[in-house]
Amino acid sequence: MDRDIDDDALPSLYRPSTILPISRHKRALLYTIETTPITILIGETGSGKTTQLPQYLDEAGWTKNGKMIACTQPRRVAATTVAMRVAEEMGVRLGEEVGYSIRFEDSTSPRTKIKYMTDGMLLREILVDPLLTKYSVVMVDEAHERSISTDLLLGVLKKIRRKRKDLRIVISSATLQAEEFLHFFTCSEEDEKEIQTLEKGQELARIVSVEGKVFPVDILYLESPAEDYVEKAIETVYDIHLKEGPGDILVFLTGRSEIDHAIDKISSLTSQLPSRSPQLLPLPLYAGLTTEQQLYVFEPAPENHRKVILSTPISEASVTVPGITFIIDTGFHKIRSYNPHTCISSLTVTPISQASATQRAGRAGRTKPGKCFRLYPESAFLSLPVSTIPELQRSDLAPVILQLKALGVDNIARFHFPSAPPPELVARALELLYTLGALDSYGKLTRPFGLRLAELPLPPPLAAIVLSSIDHNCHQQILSIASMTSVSSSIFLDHADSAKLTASKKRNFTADEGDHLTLLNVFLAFSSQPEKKKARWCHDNALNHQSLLRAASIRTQLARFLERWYPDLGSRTSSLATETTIRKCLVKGLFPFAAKMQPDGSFRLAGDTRSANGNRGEEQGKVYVHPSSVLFNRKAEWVVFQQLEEARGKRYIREVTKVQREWVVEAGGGYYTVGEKKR
DNA sequence: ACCCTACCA
Repeated sequence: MDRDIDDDALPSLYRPSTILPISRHKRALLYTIETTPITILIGETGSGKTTQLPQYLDEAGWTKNGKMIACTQPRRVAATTVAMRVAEEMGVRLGEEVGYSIRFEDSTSPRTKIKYMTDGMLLREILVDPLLTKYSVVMVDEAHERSISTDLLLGVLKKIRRKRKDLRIVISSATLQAEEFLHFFTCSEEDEKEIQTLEKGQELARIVSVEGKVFPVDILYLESPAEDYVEKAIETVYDIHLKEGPGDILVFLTGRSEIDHAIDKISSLTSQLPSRSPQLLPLPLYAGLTTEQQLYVFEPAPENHRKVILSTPISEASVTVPGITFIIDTGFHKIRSYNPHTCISSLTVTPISQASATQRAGRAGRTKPGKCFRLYPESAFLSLPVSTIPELQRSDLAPVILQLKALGVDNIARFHFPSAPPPELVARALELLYTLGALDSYGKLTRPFGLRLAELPLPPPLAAIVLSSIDHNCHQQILSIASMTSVSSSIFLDHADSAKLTASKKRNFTADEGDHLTLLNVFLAFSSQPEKKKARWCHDNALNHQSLLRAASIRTQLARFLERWYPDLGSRTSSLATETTIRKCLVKGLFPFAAKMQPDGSFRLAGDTRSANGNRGEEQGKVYVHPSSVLFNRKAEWVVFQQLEEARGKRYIREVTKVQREWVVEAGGGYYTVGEKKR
């Protein structure tokens, strides 16, 4: 590895933009974009692509005639912080020439020329402006992360560009995936035809590379695989502490329990160190912590201490901890996958990809040279997949397909995805959407129901519940429930030290009918607190204040949709809706997810005919109420649920509500009998 | 009788 350090060793933030690596490529880049419809930009961290390229395009005249440059990001924080930085560089006020647009926050004006936004936000704009007429260039940043919305956006952009030959597309990608994107934009028959029509020397898509500006990171491997990567990581922390020079350590683990365990171990090791020698300061970092708790990792370590940050992959791309010298990469992460046959999603510890490993190593070396300890042999690295399987190929596709239908894509099989999803996932999603009434028997979006379902920013079953709440006169309560379930995982704070407290506080809100009404109770209690006392009240009740505020924003946004569709809504009162009405309404969207209690206290999924006579599928057919549910260890003959998850070989249902069999049959309108006949 | 990685509208 090249160990030379360049003379301009300034932190990127303070480096004048003229000496950013990308500035050397300015003219060539502008020429390529001018002459090539699709540019694939390989630019590593520190190249300045995200902040500089939109400015170059603006200078070069791409914002004339009132057109804008869009730059999409997979995350909200990135969209806002980059916009702030660029506004500052250009000496304009944020929200004027340079702005951003994310859910709940639109900081743009009619004068905006450069717009940073989440890719999900641009997809929503396409619903209203199908040809993106306001934009001259769309830059899709961090496309190599292959999130669902990025992939969907790429597919849709490919179609839009056919009808808008003046539109320029820039895809920014890490090295390893650039060829795949090139292939995606040039491989179809239509592409071939278009390439035939191009003038000599012209291309449909081209890869351009801009080198990054980072410090060297030494990569070290194990001789042989580690037996237990958590223990090995703890051991390595200790080794670094004793044998290496000063500098903080960042350890990548897969989840909270591993992190808690490692912190305990390191703390006890630290207490055995001689009191005058340098100490270790272990700190956790994962999304489940409140922002306040996350902030500790940004504070400099006290005198005579070395910070050890034990993190989930949140610090792979989303959170940048400054000043890290040593990386410990265990080589694993948890990923969600979805089984189309059982509709069960599971979260499994899986080896990372080479791309992730490279990304992790790069988290050192941002301000000075670093070292990365990979807790696996080099041969194992070489046999890792080049990149992680795109989310679209392992997720519930109902929301994706609903959105495509709303964008006018009727033939899903012929839609060109960057990576085609398995046909079973597509079939399963179509079936659910048909069952909910969003599609007719020809697979066309129903109107207005299906279209409205697509417009609501909720998972399709929940959107269906919200729409039917109007007929049930319980929209006030359902809006609160839908908003709460959108953030439900983070409502109740339960850290290792206060788990019992949380459990006892939670009891104050518990509704016998189940989790949905419990969430409603929490929301109503929160809303009734005076504005100034809300934060304190949340703290006292072991509730996450930020999550509740977010739920309140979501509720306001959802209510606006209903007001638009039902102008007389204000005159309808739903304050008197009973628990039964609310539960019947929940069944209108959750009937495909019903289960019946068995004598042993487990549940069997409705429509699952396997285990009735006790043959081979018996244990596999069982599901259990998750311990986080208020119905855990409670009696309930029939329930509906929102999530089905597998963990350690056992299946759990979460967000569970007691219902009656007749409601399920009525809402399902023959769904289950049809299902049985088919089998 | 036990835990949710990360992220978007």
